[in-house]
Amino acid sequence: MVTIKDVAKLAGVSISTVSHVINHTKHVQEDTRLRVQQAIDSLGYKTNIFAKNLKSQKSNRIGLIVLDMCGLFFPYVTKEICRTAGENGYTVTLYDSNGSFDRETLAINDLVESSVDGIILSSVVPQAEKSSYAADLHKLLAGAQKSIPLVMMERDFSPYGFDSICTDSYAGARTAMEHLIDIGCKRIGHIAVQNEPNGRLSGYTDILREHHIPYDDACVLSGDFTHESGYACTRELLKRNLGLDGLFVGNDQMAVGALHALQEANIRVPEDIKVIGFDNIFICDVLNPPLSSIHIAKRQLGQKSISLLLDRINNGVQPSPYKETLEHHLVVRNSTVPNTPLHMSW
Amino acid sequence: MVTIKDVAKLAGVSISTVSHVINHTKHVQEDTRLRVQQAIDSLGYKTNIFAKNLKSQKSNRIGLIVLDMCGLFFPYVTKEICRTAGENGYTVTLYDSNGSFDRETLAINDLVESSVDGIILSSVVPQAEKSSYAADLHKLLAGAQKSIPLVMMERDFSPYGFDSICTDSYAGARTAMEHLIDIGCKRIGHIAVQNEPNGRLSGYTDILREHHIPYDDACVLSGDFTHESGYACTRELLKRNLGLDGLFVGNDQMAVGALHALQEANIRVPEDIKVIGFDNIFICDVLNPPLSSIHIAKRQLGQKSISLLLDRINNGVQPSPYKETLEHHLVVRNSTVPNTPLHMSW
DNA sequence: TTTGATTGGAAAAACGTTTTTCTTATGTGT
DNA sequence: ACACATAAGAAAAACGTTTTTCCAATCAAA
Repeated sequence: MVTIKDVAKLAGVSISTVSHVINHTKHVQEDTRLRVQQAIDSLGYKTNIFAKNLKSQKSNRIGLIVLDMCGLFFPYVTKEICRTAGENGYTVTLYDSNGSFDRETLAINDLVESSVDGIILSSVVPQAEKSSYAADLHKLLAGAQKSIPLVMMERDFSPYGFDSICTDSYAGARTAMEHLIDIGCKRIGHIAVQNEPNGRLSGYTDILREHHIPYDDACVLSGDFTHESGYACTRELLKRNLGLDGLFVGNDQMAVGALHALQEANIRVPEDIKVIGFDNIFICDVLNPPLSSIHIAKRQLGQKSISLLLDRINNGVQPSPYKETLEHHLVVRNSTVPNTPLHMSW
Repeated sequence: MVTIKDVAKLAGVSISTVSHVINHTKHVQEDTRLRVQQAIDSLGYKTNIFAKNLKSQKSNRIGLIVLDMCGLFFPYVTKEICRTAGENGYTVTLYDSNGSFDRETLAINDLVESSVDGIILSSVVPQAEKSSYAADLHKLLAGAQKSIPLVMMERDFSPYGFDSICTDSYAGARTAMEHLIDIGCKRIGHIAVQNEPNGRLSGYTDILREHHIPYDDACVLSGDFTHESGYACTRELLKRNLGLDGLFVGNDQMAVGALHALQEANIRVPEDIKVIGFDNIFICDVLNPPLSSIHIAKRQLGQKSISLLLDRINNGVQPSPYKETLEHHLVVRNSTVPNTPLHMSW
């Protein structure tokens, strides 16, 4: 391995001079600068990153822990994070927790041990344990060699002292439900997502109550994000013969399964039942029928998370955590076309 | 920061003893071992990874460069790589080249500079430049502080001295085309993928020739992997009024767009035209109609790539590169149901 | 001329480990 | 009782940088 010493010897200067030439950290006379540069080139010298890291106690790496890379949601977030991180001289170390809390914990410990400069986490911890988990996390991050900033993604941990970039599941659910009711649905089913307090399910029940529609436990099932689970839940709902004329599915992936099940049962969408999903992933457009959904700004989620993290890395974490909730909006497609055009009433 | 020195002082031993206790690299008396351990615990000492890296000249990180994380193909590959890497004590640094050769090059340089222990690359380099690119790459990797092993994914670089885990696009295309012809298609269009010599397009033309079906340039268009591009190409094909009764689309994502365009044009699948895709991503099942496809073992691709890479890291790269081609198979769904049941002929 | 600042560069310290070498005390076999 | 091996641990070298300190020479002002 060719080191800075070899360069120094060949150029006939001290190693400090070589370092200064490389890092432009002190003025050095033109002719010696040139001699050094030539020595570097002719030896093919590359500065050793390990030594550099040791001196600076910085890795220029950030850790990213996603829930599930195969779900059409996180790839967009990830892509954006990689891009922005790269532009700012950082590298992304990726973990896929696969929705398992154990693997999430493993990943965090790994990242802390490997001294990343910051972490972006999409946590899977159940609501009940959120508080104690946050405490553990704080201890772990502070106990690292150098306190590591962490940004929470998707879920709000700001009450527990973590910067958070959130999506507003509750508000999104309200929008979706308002829409279904607007177009005339009277009896609406819901396929919920797990572990989301004050989220989609709450939006569902609140809107029902506000419109004086009785809540029926039988109309709600819980899925696990996959289209298989959406399929299974929908079949179960159909079996119960609830007379549903609307269905709010917790995410698009499950909605795909729902449409599948409805089609199999020869129930027409939107004529017999209106269906709306959540996330607005790209396949909504090409489903049959095209699926209405609540658009979540995935790229923005990535963008804001990494920007915030970089800020914390450079300027230190602030005593009071930052919280931002991303906008969402309704995207109407054929799956929620009203049977009677609304304006025919006059 | 609490260092090994602090531990040594508190325990009343030398730092070398502490190191040996931590790494179990030499026997130390039970009582001193205990004293050291207590000192470690009470100080909350964590070994500094940068110093460790410097001594060992190892990072325990591998780099992964994917073409596009948002394409339903690489997430599976990536997930598998992350999992296996983690199980073997390695960490994955992710880059998304977004199909851009410049960004791919940037990523590689980055990885080499940051001294990863190995690289898995899904390259986007055009065929014509493959050879010179490979040469450059060899130089770059060898010129690193410590020669870095690299495994090529998806494309065969074994003639250029790189270990390669490939998918066989050519054979897959042949299978797809044979199937279309089997079920009675006489005039088959193709939406090709770019930059794939001896791949899907060759399979397409070869099968045509072998069945004495004349090749017509007008029936072939080139897409860019996205469903938008599949949509656009299909519309263009329709405009040309070619009388197609079969369509082989280079990947499923584009096929999604193709189905969309056909539906818009009121052309029934499979009654009027049979459509088959490539990759067998999960949405094939839930499209309308469900899309026949060529199954590519994505997880296996990741698995084999990382295993091979780990082997090279541990045992050195071999003089003659390893090459493996993954199996594929046909998955028939409704989009290629024959109009007249085949067995009614007797 | 003398003093004091400025400059270009060398020398040395530091970063926190691992690993090799060196020391001393404790056996063991004759 | 003597040489000799073994064991446990200390001391020191090494990894390749960055950064601080130091030195000598040049230059400007008094």
